[in-house]
Amino acid sequence: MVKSKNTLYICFVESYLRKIVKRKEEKELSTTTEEKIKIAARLVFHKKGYSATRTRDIAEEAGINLALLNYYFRSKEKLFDIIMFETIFDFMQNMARVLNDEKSSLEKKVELIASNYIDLITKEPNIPIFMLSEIRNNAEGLLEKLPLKQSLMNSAFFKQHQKAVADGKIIEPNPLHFLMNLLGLTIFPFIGKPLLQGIRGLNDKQFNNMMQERKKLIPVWIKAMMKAK
Amino acid sequence: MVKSKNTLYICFVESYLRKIVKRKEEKELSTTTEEKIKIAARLVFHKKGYSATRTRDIAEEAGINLALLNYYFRSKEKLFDIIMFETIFDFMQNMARVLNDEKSSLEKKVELIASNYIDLITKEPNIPIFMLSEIRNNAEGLLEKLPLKQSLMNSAFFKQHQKAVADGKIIEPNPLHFLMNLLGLTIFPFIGKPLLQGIRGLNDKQFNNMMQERKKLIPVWIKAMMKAK
DNA sequence: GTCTATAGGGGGATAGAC
DNA sequence: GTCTATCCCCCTATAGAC
Repeated sequence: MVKSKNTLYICFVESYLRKIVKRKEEKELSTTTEEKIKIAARLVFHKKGYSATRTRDIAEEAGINLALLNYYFRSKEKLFDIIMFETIFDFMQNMARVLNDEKSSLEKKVELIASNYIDLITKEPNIPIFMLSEIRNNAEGLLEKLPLKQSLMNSAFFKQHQKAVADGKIIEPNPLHFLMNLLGLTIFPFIGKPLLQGIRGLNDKQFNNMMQERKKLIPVWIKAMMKAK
Repeated sequence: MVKSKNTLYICFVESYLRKIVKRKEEKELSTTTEEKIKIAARLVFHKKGYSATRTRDIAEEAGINLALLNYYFRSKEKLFDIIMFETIFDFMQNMARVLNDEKSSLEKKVELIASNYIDLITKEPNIPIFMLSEIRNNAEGLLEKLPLKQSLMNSAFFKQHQKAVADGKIIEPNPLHFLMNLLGLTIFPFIGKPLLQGIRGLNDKQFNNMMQERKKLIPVWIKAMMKAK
């Protein structure tokens, strides 16, 4: 019972293969073997995490021979590190791009973060849990390597927040509460989805509709929260 | 690099052992072997998840022989299922108890959920990611088994929410948005902790202080959000 | 109930043919 | 570059002594 969720997995694989076939038909794609392995690895690692993933799963998913995985990437661990780095980097870069923009207002930033992440995670719903559980397990150091940290710490977002506090437009002075709130409202529903679906019957379509609603709701809510005392 | 976080792990084990020793000294405790294994299993499974946990880790943590684990629990999987069930059950029961209470107001429920979960997760910070990633991996069916689902669906919380909407006290009519917001504001900071610590240097003590602040802030924020449009 | 020793199998990695 | 066959370690589980 614990390790087998085959039906779900097969379903997932099939839908993925359909996509590949489709893209090939459209002649958009003639992926190299190396790219095929990376795409498959990303998929499987994101879904199962490092330990539960077998290199055989990745090979099968990629439609290649197991030996090729080691030929291109030396080891499971090296392949994982690449996927992990790219995943975190993409995720953080998106945030950094928005938060560093001097031109956009704080309100606009909230809108963009909510909207971007809801779209991104709707497409790849496994990313948050994958990232956060694997960071905890084995890649604490990886975050330090990202060049994004410095730019985020001194980002336009923090300056704008500070100014808004000084102007009395925001009550709570700690900008981390602001970020926790924004990310919590945006990302948590995806992470807690099985729990929430357990509490109230809720199918995937209804869930996705709610997430789309939240793109507009979150900015309104954040605005109200920040003035509350 | 990926699999070794030994220093952190050893530190964790040591602090745990100190607690055990202390409790023994205080004569509060003469745990049976079975209980010792369960306590250790809970600790290790919560920290590493099912796949990354070796039965040897659990045996070592419990200070017992590896064979005893199988003697008492037949298999790693059976032991895991017990821990998983108890973890989810405790977590959900806490919520159910609060949400089902006919006597407490909606405001009081928000206060209690925030306060209870912040205390609970501060004590056992691995619970949220453990639960949510293992549910995703292999225990989707487990949620269905919990008798709590029915009682939650018809809980006082949902009735009170409906009434508040009818009275115009709450704008957003979907109670799941309300729950997502409450749980997101309460639980997400713990899950996103490494990320948030990456964005701004923040030590554990500062983090815990922020969480204590949030016990009071979340009810205020929720109140403001629900009236916003 | 608790231990030692070991069976048995799974999974990462590689040798070597093509 | 790609495949087949295989090595070998590690981990779960059990047999059997005490």
